[in-house]
Amino acid sequence: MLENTLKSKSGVAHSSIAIQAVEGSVDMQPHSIKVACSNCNLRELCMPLGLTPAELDRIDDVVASRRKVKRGATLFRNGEKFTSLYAIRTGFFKTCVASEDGRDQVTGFQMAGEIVGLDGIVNDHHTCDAVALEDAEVCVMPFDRVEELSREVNSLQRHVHKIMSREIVRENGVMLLLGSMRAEERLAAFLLNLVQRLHARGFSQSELILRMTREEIGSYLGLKLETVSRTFSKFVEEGIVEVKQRHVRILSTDALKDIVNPKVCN
Amino acid sequence: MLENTLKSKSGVAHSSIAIQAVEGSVDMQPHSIKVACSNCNLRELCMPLGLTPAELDRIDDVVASRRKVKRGATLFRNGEKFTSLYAIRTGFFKTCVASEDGRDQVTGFQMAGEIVGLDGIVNDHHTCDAVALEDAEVCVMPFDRVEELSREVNSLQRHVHKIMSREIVRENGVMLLLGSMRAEERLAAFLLNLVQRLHARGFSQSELILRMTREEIGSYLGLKLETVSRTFSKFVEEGIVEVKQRHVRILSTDALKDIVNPKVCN
DNA sequence: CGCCGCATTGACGTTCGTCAAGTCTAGTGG
DNA sequence: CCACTAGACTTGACGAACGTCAATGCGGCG
Repeated sequence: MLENTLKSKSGVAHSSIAIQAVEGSVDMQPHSIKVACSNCNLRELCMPLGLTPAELDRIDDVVASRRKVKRGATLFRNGEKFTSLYAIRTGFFKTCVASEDGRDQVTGFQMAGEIVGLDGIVNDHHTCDAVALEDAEVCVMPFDRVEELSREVNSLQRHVHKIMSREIVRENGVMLLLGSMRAEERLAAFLLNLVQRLHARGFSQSELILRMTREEIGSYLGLKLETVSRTFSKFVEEGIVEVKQRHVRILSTDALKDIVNPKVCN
Repeated sequence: MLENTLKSKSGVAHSSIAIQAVEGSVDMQPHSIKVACSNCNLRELCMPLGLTPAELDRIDDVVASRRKVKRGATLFRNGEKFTSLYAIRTGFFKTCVASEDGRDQVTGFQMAGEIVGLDGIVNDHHTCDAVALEDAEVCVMPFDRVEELSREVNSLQRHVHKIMSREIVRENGVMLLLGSMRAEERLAAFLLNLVQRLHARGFSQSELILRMTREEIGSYLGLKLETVSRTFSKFVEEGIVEVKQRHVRILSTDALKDIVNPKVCN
C-alpha cells in the first residue's frame, strides 16, 4: 500500500497512512462520505481551538466535500477561478508560481493540516499551481461559506486571519533564506523546518522521507539540483545526516542549527 | 519643506507633498485632528470600493488615530505586541526581518495607501520591523476594531481578506525573483514594480526618486550594494535609464520588460 | 571648509551554475 | 525471474556571476 516500506515504528511513516489508520479506528464506516470537522483528528491543526460545542457544530458546515488528488495531478492551477480553500487531509503538495517565460519557482510544500488556496482570494483567480506530490485528499472549503461563517463565529474569523498572517510570516522567512543564505544554510534550514513540521504531526524528529525531487527542493531553495545533491553529500561526509535517496536521517540536529545560525564564539 | 527639489510638474514628486496638497484643498481646517476615511483621498487605495453611505460612516470607525513617524524611526519592531494595522498616509517605509545571527533582509517597501502590520496577527507580536525611510504619517487601525467591523460590513471583511491575500501573492512574486532571476532581471523588475505603483498614485511612469539606499535595494533583491550599483551603471551604459544618485529616469520601459522577461524570438 | 554617509569602480576570490558522464532504483515487459 | 528502460540522483571539470575588499568620488550638512 503506497510506497512506505520504512520502519513505521521509528515514527518515520507516510503521513497518509498514519492518519488513515487513526481515522479508521475512529470512524468505523469504511467508506463514509460524511464530512465532519468536529471529529476529524486534524482539527487541532486546521481549526481553531476552544470552540463551544455549538460553534463546533457550525464549523462542520465550512467543509462542503472532500476531493482526492492523484500524485502528479493539480488541485488548482494558475489562472483557474478561485472558489475554495483546501485543507489537506492526507498527502503532500507543492505550490509553484511561473514567470511568463517559463521559469518556475516552488513557493512552498504543504502537508496534512495545512491550508492551500489563499493566493486566489485577491483576484478571484489562482496565481499559482498546487500539485500533489503523492496521492492526497483535501477538504474543500468554499470561501464564501468561510466568510459567512466567520462573521458569526469570532474564533473562526480570528483563525482565518491567523492562517493568512502565518503564511505571510512564513514567506518572510523564505525571503530571508533566499536573499541572504548560502547553499548549506538553505538546505539545513529546509531540513529543520520539514522535520519540525513532521514532528508536530507525530513523526520522528530525526528521520524523514522527502516527497519531492532534488530539483523541486532546488527550486524552492533557489538552487540547482546539482547543488542540492552536492550539499547533501557534504552533510553526509560531515556526519550530520544519512541520506539514501529520499530517506533522510538527521544525526545531529545541533549541527544543522549551527549551520543555519552560526554561533559567534564560545 | 522636505527634500523634494525635483520638478513636480513632470509628476515626479514626493508622494507626501502631492497628497497633502490635495488634502489641503479638501479639508480647510489646517490642523484638523479629525480622522475620517470617508473623505480621505487615499480611500480608493486602502478601503473597499462601492460602499453605501451608511457603511462609509461606519468605516470611519476603524481608524482610531494618526501617528507620525520620523525618518529613520520605527513604526513597530520585531517582538513588539501587535495591536493595530497601519495604513500609510504619507511617506515611505521598509519592512525587514532579521535572522538570529544578525543578517537582515528587507521584505518590502511600502508607500501611501498600503497596509503594514499584517505579520503581527498570527502570534500577537510583530515579526519584523517597519522603518520609515522618510517622514511619514499612518492611520492606526486597532485590529480588534477591524475584526469587529468586518463582521458587520461584508465588503470590509472581503477587503481585509484581499489585502492579506495580495500580500501573499506579492511575496510569491518576490520568491520567484529571489529564487530564479539574475541581478539585472531583479533590478529591472524592481524598477518596473516601483514605477508602476507610483504611477497608480498619479506620478510619472518614467521618473522616480528612490527613497532607499543601494544597500536596502540590495537587501530586498538578495544582492550586495556593489552589485546593485554596478547593475545601475550597466543600465545607464545601455541607455535604458538615467541615474543621478537616487533620481532615476527610465528611458525605455520596454527594454526593462525585456530584461525581466526575455522574449524567445520574433 | 571639512566631515560623513552614500555611491561608484576596480581587482580578485568564492560560490554556485553549466555541461557532461555515469550510477542507482523502480517499474515494465518479455 | 531477469533484462531493459526511464527518471532521479551523484559526481567531476570548468566557467560565469556575484561577493569581498579596497580605493576613490560625490553631495549634503554642521
